[in-house]
Order: sequence, then structure tokens, then C-alpha cells
Amino acid sequence: MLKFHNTLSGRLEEFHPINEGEVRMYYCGPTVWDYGHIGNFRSTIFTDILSRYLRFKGYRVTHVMNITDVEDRIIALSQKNNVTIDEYTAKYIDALWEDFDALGCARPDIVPRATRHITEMVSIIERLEERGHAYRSDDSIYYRISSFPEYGKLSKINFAGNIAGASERVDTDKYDKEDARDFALWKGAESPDEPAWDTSLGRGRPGWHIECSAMSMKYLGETFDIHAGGIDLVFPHHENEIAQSEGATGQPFARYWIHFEHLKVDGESMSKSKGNYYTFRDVTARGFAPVAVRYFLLSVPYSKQLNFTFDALRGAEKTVIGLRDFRSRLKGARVEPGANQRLQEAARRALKDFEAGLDDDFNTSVALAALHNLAREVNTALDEHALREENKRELLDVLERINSVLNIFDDELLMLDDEIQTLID
RNA sequence: GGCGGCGUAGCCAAGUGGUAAGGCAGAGGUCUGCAAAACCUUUAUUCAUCGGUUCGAUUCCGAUCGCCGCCUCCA
Repeated sequence: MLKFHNTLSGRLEEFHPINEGEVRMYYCGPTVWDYGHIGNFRSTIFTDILSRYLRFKGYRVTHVMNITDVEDRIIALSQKNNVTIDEYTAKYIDALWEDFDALGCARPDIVPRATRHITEMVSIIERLEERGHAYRSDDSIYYRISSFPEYGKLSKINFAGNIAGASERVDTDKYDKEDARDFALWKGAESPDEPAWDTSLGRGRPGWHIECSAMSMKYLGETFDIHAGGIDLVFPHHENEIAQSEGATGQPFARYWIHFEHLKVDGESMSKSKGNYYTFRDVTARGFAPVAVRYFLLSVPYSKQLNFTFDALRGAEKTVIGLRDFRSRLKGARVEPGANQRLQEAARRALKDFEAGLDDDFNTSVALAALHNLAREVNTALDEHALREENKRELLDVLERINSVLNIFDDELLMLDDEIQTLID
């Protein structure tokens, strides 16, 4: 039975989808203003694992990942480069798919772009206005948080307590809002040269949070199963999504919320100013195989912070090579008919342990330990010529099952460069 | 200031009220013509520090130190 930590309840919960055998999940995807960094891809990879594992468990999965292709940074950068926002983001969207492929992440089933869903956003904002959750100020529209008593139920944020010390860091509002917590649903255009849409709400562009409410509900329905994203999105982004979505529909929004912990680098937070900020491309440019990055990023459960070091990445690369060698050796093994009972048991135990690990809040560390233990047992058997035909067939099948979730065995994933080839030779 | 998480061998780390998974690196060995690979053995009497609870704590409680996160449209 799959259990995982639901941010909404704050507890480990058994997973039961709304519709038997079917899962609808949404992942807050990238903002395409730059190449993705290794921290971004930890979330992406865990989302990939999540949807793959649900399929492994027999669910039919609809996996939606949005692309945020309009927000302040993108606008600023496109203006600086004197291109439209679509022209600016095209490069990074192409790069995103290249990175997805290299990292072995399956393309989500549906990948909506914010700029293509303005109509849906406008529609939700109008519903919010009708229900008294939104108000206009100048040419913009804001969400009235006081109208949604459950605000804060996801992040459990204590507004009374944290205003005092944090207030000095909060920018003075440049808009007229009824309450400092209120957030923009629609930003009225301030100048003729900024990207804007002419809509029934006036000329302007959507707030960040409304994008995800609109795109998730369009493709998954007003209530769906899982909403995933980085831990930093809990507040305010996901809290606001709930307020918008439930405010507009009167229905529960996502039932399970899963949040991915961040990556550290050399024990510290990753930031450009510290010089420890790496895009996925920076890492592969140093000669590391993409699959090594994938393995490293998934080797520690999503609920824990992971410390990235190049030493550890080197270790991960050797590990993956070892696992691939093991599988090749198994594939190429000459075997005689029959079955070795001990190996049958090993195969079944490995699959069972693998599944038990992932069932327990997606504990990939435990799941990988099961794989390594199997590799050791089977390698021993190969040394002893104890493997039989039935075992080989079953073991390859088990590896295939495991790989359907981890996706670390596919040959094309390991792009060998000279340095690594030397290491192997 | 409010709230939360973490600190386990050289490195990345899982984990539990009953005596420390897994991987990388290191050491010794088996195999081999020599290697490589694989396998075997070995590597934390100990889980940041100091107290407390307990028959027993790394695991619970408190304090201290260090690190990370949210309260800022940062995965």
C-alpha cells in the first residue's frame, strides 16, 4: 500500500485516488527564463518517478506539467534582449526538452503554457469576482484573502506571529490593496510596450498563481488527486492556488500535496553569488553522464534535503556503471535449462523490497538498496555458474520492472565521453 | 521576530526505543599469465555537543553549537 506525506494534512497518508485505478496529477513546472539548474531537476526527476511508480502500481496516470512562460523576470529579460516573450522563452523550452530527454524524464502527458490559457484564467477571475473573492484596484484585480477563512490550511502559516520580524523585508506595496496579504490575480497593463492581453477584464496579464489554478482544473477537473512541486512553493504559490480554485468552484482542489525538498551544494544553499550554482548543462559539460546526475538526484528520498558534491556525483556515476555492467553480464550469461530456487527467491525478494521502499513515502534509498543487494547475489551466482535459464528470464524481467520506475538502465542514457571511456577501459 | 527541517564512517547517505541499510573511496584476499571486472573479508563499540526520561536512546525530552528552508512571483 502506497503511503506518502501529504502537506495538506501534515501526515503520512495512504493514497486512494478519487477514481479507482486512475490518477490525475499536476506538477508546477519550470519558469522558462533560463536553463534549468540541478535543483530544478531534482523536482522534475521525482515527479517523473512519482508518475512512473503510479503506473508501476497499475494506475492509469494523467500527468500535467505547466510551463510558466510569462512573469516579471521573463518580461524584463525579453525587453532587455529586445524580443517578444515567446521568442525569448522558445530557446529555453527547447532546452528543457533536451534536458528532459538526457535525464530520462518522460514527457508529461499534457504540458500547458500559461500564455495559451489566458481565457481560462480570465474565466476563473470572473467567477471569483462573482463570489466576492476578488476586487479591483486601479486596473488590477486582487484576491481578497479575508473572504477565504481556510487560507493558510496548506502552509499552516501563522500570520499573527510572523508579521513583526518579517515586515522590514516586505516591500512597501505599490498598489492599493485592502490587506497586505492579498495578491494579484490580474495585473493591469501599465505601459503600452509591456506584454498584455485585451480581455473582458481589461488590458493586462495574469498573476502568477492564477495560471496553475486555470491549467490544472482545465485538464484535470475541479478536484484532482495529486499536486506536486518544490517545497518553496508551499507558500504563497500553492496556498494561493487553493484559495483561488476552491474560492471559484466551492469544491476541494487537490487532495494530496507533495513537496520536494531542496538540493544543497557543498552543504550550503545554491546561489549564483556563492559560485555553487550549477545548471544541468554545467554538470554535463564537466564530463558527467546525464544518467549519473539522474541517479544521484534520485538516490535520496524527496523529503530530505540532498547535499550535492562532485565527489558524490562521481560515486553515483561509478555506481550506475556498475549496475549497467551487472545487467549486461546477466543478459549475456550462457545458462542451462532449469531454475535455481535460491535465485528465484532473491528476484522476488528484491522486487518486494523495492516496492516496499517506494511505498513508504517514496524512499528511493531503500529501493536502491534492494537493487544493489540483488546485483550482489546474482553476480555471486554468475561467478559460481549457478544461474539457470528460468532465473535469467525472471531476473531480467525484474530489472525491467525496476527500470520502468528508475529509468537508469537504458543504454542511450549513458553518453560516454573520452574521460569516462578511459575510466571503463 | 514567527514557523519548520537537518547534523550518522574520508564522501553521498537510509534507518530504528533494543543495540547502525546501500553506494563511492580505502585496506586485505579469491579468481586471473598480468590486469580489469566480479566476489569475499574489513572500515562508525558509535550516530554534532551537554544534560534528562528509560531496564535500555542514535532514535523521546531540554539546552547549546552549526547548517538548510518558508514568512520576498526561488524547484
